[in-house]
Amino acid sequence: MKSNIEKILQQALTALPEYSGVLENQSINNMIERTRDPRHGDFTTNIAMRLAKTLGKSPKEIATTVIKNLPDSDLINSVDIAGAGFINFHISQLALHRELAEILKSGSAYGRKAARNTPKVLLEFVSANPTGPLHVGHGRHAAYGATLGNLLEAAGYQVDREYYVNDAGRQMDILGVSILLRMLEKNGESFTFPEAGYHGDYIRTIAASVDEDISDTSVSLLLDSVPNNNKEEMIDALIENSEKMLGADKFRSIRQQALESILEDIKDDLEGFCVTFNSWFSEQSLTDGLIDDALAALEDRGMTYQKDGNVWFRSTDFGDSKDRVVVRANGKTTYFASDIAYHYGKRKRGYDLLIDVLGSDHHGYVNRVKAGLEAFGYAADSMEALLVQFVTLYRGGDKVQMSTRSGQFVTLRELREEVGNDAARLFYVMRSNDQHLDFDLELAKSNSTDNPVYYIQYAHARIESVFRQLKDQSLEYNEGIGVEHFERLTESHEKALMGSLSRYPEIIGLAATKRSPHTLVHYLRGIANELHSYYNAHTFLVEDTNLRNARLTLIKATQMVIANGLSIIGVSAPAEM
RNA sequence: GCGCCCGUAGCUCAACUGGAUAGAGCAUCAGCCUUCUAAGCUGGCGGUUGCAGGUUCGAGUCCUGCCGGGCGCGCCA
Repeated sequence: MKSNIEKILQQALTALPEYSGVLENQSINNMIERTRDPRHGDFTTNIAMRLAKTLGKSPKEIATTVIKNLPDSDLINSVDIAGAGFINFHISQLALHRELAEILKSGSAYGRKAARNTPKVLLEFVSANPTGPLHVGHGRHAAYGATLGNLLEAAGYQVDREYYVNDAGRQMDILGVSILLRMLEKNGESFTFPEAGYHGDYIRTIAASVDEDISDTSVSLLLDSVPNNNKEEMIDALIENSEKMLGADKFRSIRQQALESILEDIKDDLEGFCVTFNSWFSEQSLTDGLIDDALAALEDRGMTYQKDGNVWFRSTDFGDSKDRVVVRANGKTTYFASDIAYHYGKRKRGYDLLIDVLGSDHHGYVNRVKAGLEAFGYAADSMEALLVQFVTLYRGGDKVQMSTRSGQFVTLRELREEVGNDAARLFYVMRSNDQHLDFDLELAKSNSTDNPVYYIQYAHARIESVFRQLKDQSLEYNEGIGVEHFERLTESHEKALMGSLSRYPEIIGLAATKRSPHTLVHYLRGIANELHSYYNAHTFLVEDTNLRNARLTLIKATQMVIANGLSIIGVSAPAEM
């Protein structure tokens, strides 16, 4: 609908080169918007005010000239000037009718743009360390990332989704030690489990399934000469001893078995949550040359230097607060080196726009990664970090206490089992991602108006039930008749609903551009509200065949828009509730 | 101390990247089922957008400084 207005306005501007010259290449798309107040028409543009200063003319004078040059269109009833110089467009009923017909014609494709010549996007999200099951915080990342991916695709972007598996480094060793200790414990040894190890019950479960001969070692051997005054030093010593006792191969095998077990659980969990990825990128694989390549490329560009035996990256050249070590004196590369290499590799794989969904606690590293990309000659804004704030669970009015350290966290799986996938997916994205999320378990489960999941789904199901009722009354639905008699839709509820439905493609575009799935949730709630109001105010199954079919066609289109929107969020659209 | 995010109705949140009189739900108060699902609808009450300046035709939105909350500031990952 908005694109119609854009075309019409563009024609006027083309006829006025002295105006369009000032605008140069600016898109007029974001100078046109929906009005808030229906008295101001349906669309408005502030273009006259924007031009006023440069042209040295009054906004009203400009507006008058623009209006004079607008082509005739049966999509518009009238255009007027109001306020400080707004040009307000009042669209015709015909325009709404055509849009309604378009919804029915396009069906599940309505609101989706065909893939265009847009940047190829690599969307990385969740990427939780494979050291344990996903918890409710990761669930928000999963829901947000998945929905964002769907939105971007609907908006015409080409999107690949990737999960970065942090399967290298110290944390993997800690995982290995944790497993090993639980295996020994199962063999009857008793001891105090190290504080820095992973405490969750899943460690015991995995330990029981690991197939490895550990008779070479024992707890007493492992704990030999291990410092116990510092938990970090203690765990490092345990790692060292484990490798010594078992041999590096055997220890690695235990570690990998644990990793595979956990990763399998994560994959299964996400799949059950309808969150899918095109690729699972292993951090370990970076050591097969990519890190070396990246570091060599940096060196070629003079972006690194030696100091204190370390290799440093000149990240301060790109606005970072300090230079960063990429290779330690002991020859080991840092995590940061992996990160640079990983993002360098993303670009090398042909992606133009890198979107990372990160926990808000990772914001500190965004500039560093951007600095890395810039050092390779890529624009800093080719990488975009979207920060997701924390989730707090509430049961009724009570906060659910969680602590990752002690292993006492609510898992995503538990949440899904308790409230269901639909409620979880919608609740996770109904708030702006940069806001803390209070997730009320009781509300998510409740079958009431307060629960937006049920409210929206019910609107969809209610429409379906009208069509069931139609059959019970031995009546038939004829869409052709409906489309031919849209002029019978004269009630205020009907006009309002038609207007709102026509906004759907704009909402998809907006939500994608702003990376804001919650915009879509709010919109769908509004549509559901209008449907329920309409339902209460008027009877659809009336005697008059033309009117009946027109109304049924309108609610059919409404149902289509709700289904399309819900599918982007990853929520089902039930036929019956 | 430095950096990032946030502060909007009693509560939880919107506000179309600067637009016209800041909107929803919950709570509360008053109504609506002989009728396609009352898992619904209608109306009332509720605001100095944390505070103070600034930018301009116009600010919840942008800039500066405070106040308050969250999170970061390792050769950890």
